[in-house]
Order: sequence, then structure tokens, then C-alpha cells
Amino acid sequence: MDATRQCMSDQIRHALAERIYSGKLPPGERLVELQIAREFDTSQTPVREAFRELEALRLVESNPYRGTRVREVSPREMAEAYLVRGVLEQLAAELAAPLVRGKVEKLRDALDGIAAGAKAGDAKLYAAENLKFHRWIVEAADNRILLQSWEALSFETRIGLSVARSSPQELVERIQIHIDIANALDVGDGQTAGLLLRHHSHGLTSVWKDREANPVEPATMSKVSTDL
Amino acid sequence: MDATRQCMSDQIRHALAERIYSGKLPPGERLVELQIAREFDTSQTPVREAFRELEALRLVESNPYRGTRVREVSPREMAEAYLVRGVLEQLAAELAAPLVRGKVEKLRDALDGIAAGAKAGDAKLYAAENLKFHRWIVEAADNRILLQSWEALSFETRIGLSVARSSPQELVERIQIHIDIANALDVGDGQTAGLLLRHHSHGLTSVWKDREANPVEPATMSKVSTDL
DNA sequence: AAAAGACCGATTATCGATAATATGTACCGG
DNA sequence: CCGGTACATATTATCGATAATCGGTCTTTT
Repeated sequence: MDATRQCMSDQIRHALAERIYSGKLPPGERLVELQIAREFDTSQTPVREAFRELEALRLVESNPYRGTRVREVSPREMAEAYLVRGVLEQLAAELAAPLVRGKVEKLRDALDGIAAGAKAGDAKLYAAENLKFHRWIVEAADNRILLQSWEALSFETRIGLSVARSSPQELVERIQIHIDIANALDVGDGQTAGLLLRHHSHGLTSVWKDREANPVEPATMSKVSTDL
Repeated sequence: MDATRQCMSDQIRHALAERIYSGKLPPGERLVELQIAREFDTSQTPVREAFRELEALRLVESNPYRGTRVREVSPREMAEAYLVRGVLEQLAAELAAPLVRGKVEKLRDALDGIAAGAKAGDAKLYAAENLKFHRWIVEAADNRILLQSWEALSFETRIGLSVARSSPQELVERIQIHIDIANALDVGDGQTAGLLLRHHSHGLTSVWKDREANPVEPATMSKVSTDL
């Protein structure tokens, strides 16, 4: 938002978020207030405020008098998040389609990146470009609330990438659906793009749902409503 | 979570949220840290922490060195929120249906409350029961992430109550769709229930879409909309 | 008179210190 | 040897005071 972050608490929040997303601070890692304060050459107060904000973003978790630590995301939560993300992106596609028909150049750029990453077996590049691809669609929907809701799930999904390992071949297989999505949006077919996105996201839940004793039950996707 | 809120910042957050939801603190109202601190007989620090948490809940908005105030929700945001809520509830219905088939007693209780509120023209009752109805479905989906995403929209929708107007007759007309939704869930038809929910929520966006130009006049505030 | 700048009061952001609480460890009676 | 209690230690929660910044007002300059 601001180029010049004047508030120390904002700087700290930014830095910590970066470390968490990058994996430098792994899930479960304890965050000690005075320790971080010393590192940033500041006092405890701004650190605590940064914690409160990070907590709201669900990046960290804190209990009274017991401290703050990087949040752990269970497989179940991952599966749940992908279900939600699926319907959000479906809506995004439906809203975006009429607005972006014939104007999906940027989306195809990300598509190229995805393909490059997949074929090179570069999971990091794939993840970055994939995120760019999906975000573009959600932003194109021109619905701020939708974007915020979607972003609120970014932690789960981003963290997932660094945890779940998909084979290079699986990545290559996922190229096609992204191509189909881009094509559908290009011709203004939001229904199709939406369905593809929802299916795509739903498919990813299977990666997670069997990793725990009690997996989430996905909806029957065979007859997905295409209304509205 | 805890019955005994030991942290002052939690107490403050709780109290302020209550006031905002109830309307005692109207949108736009400025919140001065030391003022609130004095009122709760505490210092500035816990108040600031409460602000950070409320900000994350999007109940308040703050700018560095410029203070914190109760967030204003624009008609556009309201319309956007209902679109998002629609797909979330659609997903909720699809997930919940197989789990609640034949076990929707509680839902019908809320249904009775909705009908009673509508027929009596009791907007407040209608609102409360309506909220209960929808929340029951989302909880029944047994997806914590979905519930969190849904709750994140509660501010927009709850605040809307005090701004939007619906005639008593409109409320009565909305009874039927709730009945249909409950019936569909009762027989395990999540597809139908989901579609009805999405349509229902989508329909409410129209209430907001064209309101930007002509704001509500105080005189007509008696007709309070209570839906969702 | 209008624009620019300095000043003032109010409020926020941060600090250093203190109180409160949790966790781990040694000690005690059994 | 074990369960349980008191103490020591580490860390969090809060406090009171100070520094930084904003917004408006009052000059000053052209």
C-alpha cells in the first residue's frame, strides 16, 4: 500500500510475513517478542502489533501468556481451503468473463510461465506463475470483497505448495486445464472457465484429503450448477 | 474461546465489536485511543492491540498517525459481499446436504422464527432468525475454512441491516424460498438447495446496486431491511 | 487577497520499565 | 521411586512517559 512504510509495526509485519511465506520461518516456529524487537532494533510494542495483524491473517497463532508461533496448517484445512477457493474462483471467472473477453494477454503470459515451470520441473517457478494466473482472474472479476476473501486463503494454498510435492509429470498434466481456462475467458465463456476452475481446485483437495484420519467429504462435482 | 477473558485487549475488542454491530458506534465514528483507554480504566497499549484485531476483522479502519474509525461500507461493497456470500452458501449446501438429510429440525425452528418475524413485521426478529438459518447451513457443511470465510462477510451483511430497506411484504415473500431450501436439504438435495441459496443471495445484490446515487433518507429508516 | 510557511494543540507511535503468567526444575513426603 | 508442591526463569501483558506526526490556524510574503 504505502511505498514508505513509516510504521515500524508495518515493517515488521511485512518482514515476518515474507519469512513465513518463503519458509524461512517454518510452521510451529516460536516467535519471541523481545528477540524480534532486538533484531529490528526496536521495542516490544511494534512487534506485538505486528503479531496481532499476522494473527488476523492467520499466519501466526497466539495464546495469552503462552506466546506466538507460526501457524500449522493441517491437511484437512488444506483440503477445505481448496474447496472454498474453487467456488470463489468459479465466481471470479463468471464475473470476469464479460469484462476480459479478447483481452487475456497477461493471462497467457502467466500461462507460458506455468508451462515453462512445469516442463523444467521448476516447482518454484510453477508455483509463482500459477499463483499469478489465478490471481489475475480473481482481480479481473472487479470485486474487491471477492479478492479479499480469496486472498485470505492464500496462506493455506501458498504454504501447501511448499509442502505438497507433485511430480513434474503431474505439473505438466495440469498445463492443459490452464490453457482451457484461458481460452474460455478469451471468448467470454465464464460458465466454462468457472467450471474448469472449480474442478481444478477440487482436484487438488484429493492431494490432501487422505493424509489424515478424518478427511473432508467433497461435494459431488458431477452435477455442478452452472447457474447465474 | 475463553470464558474468562484475561487479556484486557480481548475485552476491549469484544466490547467495541459489540458496539459496532449494534450500531452504538456508527460507521465513520472516530475512535480515540486514550479516550477508550480511560473508559476501560487501562492504558493505551491494549486499546491499540484491540484496534489491530478489529482492523483485521474489517470493522474499523486506521491510517498511520491519522487515527482509527468505524469502517463505512459502501453499497457497492454490500452488493459484492452478497455475490460472494451466495457462492459460499451454495457450497455449504452441497457439502451439508448428505450430512443433514432428515435431520433439519433446528433449521425448521429458525424457519418458524423467520416466518413469525416477517408476518409480524418484526424486522429485528426476522434478522436474527434469518441469520441463524443461514449460519446453521454453513456450520452443517463441517468445513471450518468455509465457515471462517463466511463469517468474514458478516460485517458487511449485518451492517447492511441498519441501512437497507425492505418492506414487510418483501419479507413475507422471502419466506417461501427459505422453506424450499430447508426442504431440499431435508431430502439431501444439496444441488437444489445450493442453487436456491445462491439465487437468494444474488437477488439481494440488486437492493444495493443502484443505491450509490441516492442515499437513504433518515426519515425512511423505519423500514429496516433485515435480510441476511 | 491568495499561497506558502511556521506554530500549536491533539493524537498516534514508540519506548523502557514493571506486573502477571506459564513452564521447567529441585525438593519434599509418601 | 513417584506424585505433587514451591521456586526460578523466561516470556508475555500492561503501564506511564516521550517522541513523532497530523490538521488546523495564524502569520508572512507577494
